[in-house]
Amino acid sequence: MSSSRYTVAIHILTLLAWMKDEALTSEFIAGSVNTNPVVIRRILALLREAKFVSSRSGPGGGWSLARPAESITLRDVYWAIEEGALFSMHTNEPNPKCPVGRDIQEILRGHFSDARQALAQQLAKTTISDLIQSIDA
Amino acid sequence: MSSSRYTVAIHILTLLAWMKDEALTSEFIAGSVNTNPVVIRRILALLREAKFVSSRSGPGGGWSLARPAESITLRDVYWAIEEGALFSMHTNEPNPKCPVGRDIQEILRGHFSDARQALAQQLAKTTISDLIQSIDA
DNA sequence: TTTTCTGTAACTATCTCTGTTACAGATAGG
DNA sequence: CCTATCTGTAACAGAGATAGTTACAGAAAA
Repeated sequence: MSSSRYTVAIHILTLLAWMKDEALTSEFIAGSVNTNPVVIRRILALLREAKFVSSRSGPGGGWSLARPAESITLRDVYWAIEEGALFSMHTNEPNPKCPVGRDIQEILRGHFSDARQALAQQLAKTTISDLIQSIDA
Repeated sequence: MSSSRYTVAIHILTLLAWMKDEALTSEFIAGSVNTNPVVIRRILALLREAKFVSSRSGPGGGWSLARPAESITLRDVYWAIEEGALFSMHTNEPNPKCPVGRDIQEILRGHFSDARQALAQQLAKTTISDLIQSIDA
């Protein structure tokens, strides 16, 4: 994963959980992440699709958590942000006349799926609430 | 991981193991992977640094496995090919004046490390030799 | 000494990602 | 009803990664 979107998404959710009493504007969040508000809004749009956050326009508006921080795991965030597969296949189709080329993709799909599963299981052990605890300490 | 290098590296090693009696040229391998020989040589250079393969110039030359296929796991290949971290941190440093911004990176580093570990452990369960078995079947 | 390989530099096209500007639409509060 | 404050999104630019390609020096076998 070459993008920082996942890390920023976790940052945003942690911040919303940390200040859960008030709605935060994308500009305020951008101040903590240290980037442009539009970058934040783009990621928030993904998090809203996953029903993790909700937004309100106008003065006093902004973003807030739509679910308790205890119920959001790092795995959930990962799935909300990263659509693609963990590993990429060949850019061109391998040679079907070669026994290895013919079968390698189908074989790897299974192993890659298992690897992704193991990764997800580990990520599921941590919630946004857990991250808040670490900051409190 | 957005590149196909890892997948191609596994493909190459499987092919070398499959035809372990003869040295294979980068052009032959490129024919199975369906790409340019130089692309193959670049990946083979990484695999040679990891001592998985060796090369010989001149007529009858080419590439061969330098270690038994049973001893090379998908984790080993992953480490040989992908240097960077699994997840990327913020592109700009988060705001140190924000409690969340101040601590988030250090906290995530631990969790990301655990996730990478879980991924590696799963990948370590499969060897190049195992892949050959799947092709035989 | 000719042919067949590796090793590597250099260049290009294509993508992705981040950052940015701009502006339409929603909404609260006077 | 107006105005200030936000969201929502399109559009574009610059940077970096990636894959593919040509070119050529060097090694080695016959």
